[in-house]
Amino acid sequence: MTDLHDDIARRLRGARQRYTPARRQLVEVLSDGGGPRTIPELLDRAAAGSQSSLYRNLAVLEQADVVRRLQGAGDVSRFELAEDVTGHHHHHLVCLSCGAIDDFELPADAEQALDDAVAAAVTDAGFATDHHRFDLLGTCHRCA
Amino acid sequence: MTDLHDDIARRLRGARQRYTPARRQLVEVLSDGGGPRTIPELLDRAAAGSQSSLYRNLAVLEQADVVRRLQGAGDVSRFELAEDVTGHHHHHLVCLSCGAIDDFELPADAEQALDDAVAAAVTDAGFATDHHRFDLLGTCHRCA
DNA sequence: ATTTATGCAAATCGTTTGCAAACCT
DNA sequence: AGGTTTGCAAACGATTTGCATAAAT
Repeated sequence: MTDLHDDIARRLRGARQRYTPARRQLVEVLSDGGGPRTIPELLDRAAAGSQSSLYRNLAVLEQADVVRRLQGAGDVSRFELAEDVTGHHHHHLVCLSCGAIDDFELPADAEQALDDAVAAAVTDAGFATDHHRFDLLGTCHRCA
Repeated sequence: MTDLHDDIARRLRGARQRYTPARRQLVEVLSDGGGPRTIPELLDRAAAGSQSSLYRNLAVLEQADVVRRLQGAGDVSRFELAEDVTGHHHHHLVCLSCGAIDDFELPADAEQALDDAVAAAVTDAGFATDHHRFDLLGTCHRCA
């Protein structure tokens, strides 16, 4: 826990940004294992100040590679801690019915095989891959 | 070509929708191999009536599984013909710099292995997968 | 004649921004 | 003090919708 905050504080310092109480609280909520969160959810659970500050803090954290923004089913953005920070590479189960997003992981060998196949397929296109996004869209167990 | 329109007309009929000239023209533009298109691009190239009609026609075509809407780098939606219609399963190269989206394909065996790994990983989560979305985000050859 | 599609303008919704006050160092 | 973060309200931009007209069956 502490090392998480230390790590984040370091990253923010590197981006010449401060680790304010509001930002710390935001990270707390995002790290509680509840998966990617929407703005309304964060406003509820974090009581982290006003909506505009929330957007701005998320932008700051995103620039510092602490938070990643992702889009789910509709137009609502969701935010999660970046894999740089958590150390967990994972993918997403996006429920088309309720919009919830859960995490899932692929076995390491499958992940590796995928990366290899992708690298081979993309090299000749002259595309420089930064990261990938692999989501399953469907119906979650709650909405089944 | 003709069979494409026939197929689409059939699908629209099945959804109790008409294959109007504007919708036909829209399909023409989407099928010219230029990749997923934005609303402004479609307005330019299609001259397919007003913006609101364009949105509405895309919605109709999406409901009939003729068109798929996808989100690229930022907040702009892009539209492409559905794989049901084209018969080509593919993925996307999303350029974080210019927002362009190109298609790429994975070798059939890699695609199969991926599907298998995913199925195994997701079964126990009680998630019913409808389809997946696999994108590479990075820098395209134009922006390199 | 009845239903459906169109165009325009106004409304919506998530997100961003301007500005003055509060905060930290 | 000097630069930063906050909160509020206003601005924004992509998308959606209400309504009257035009087109299709």
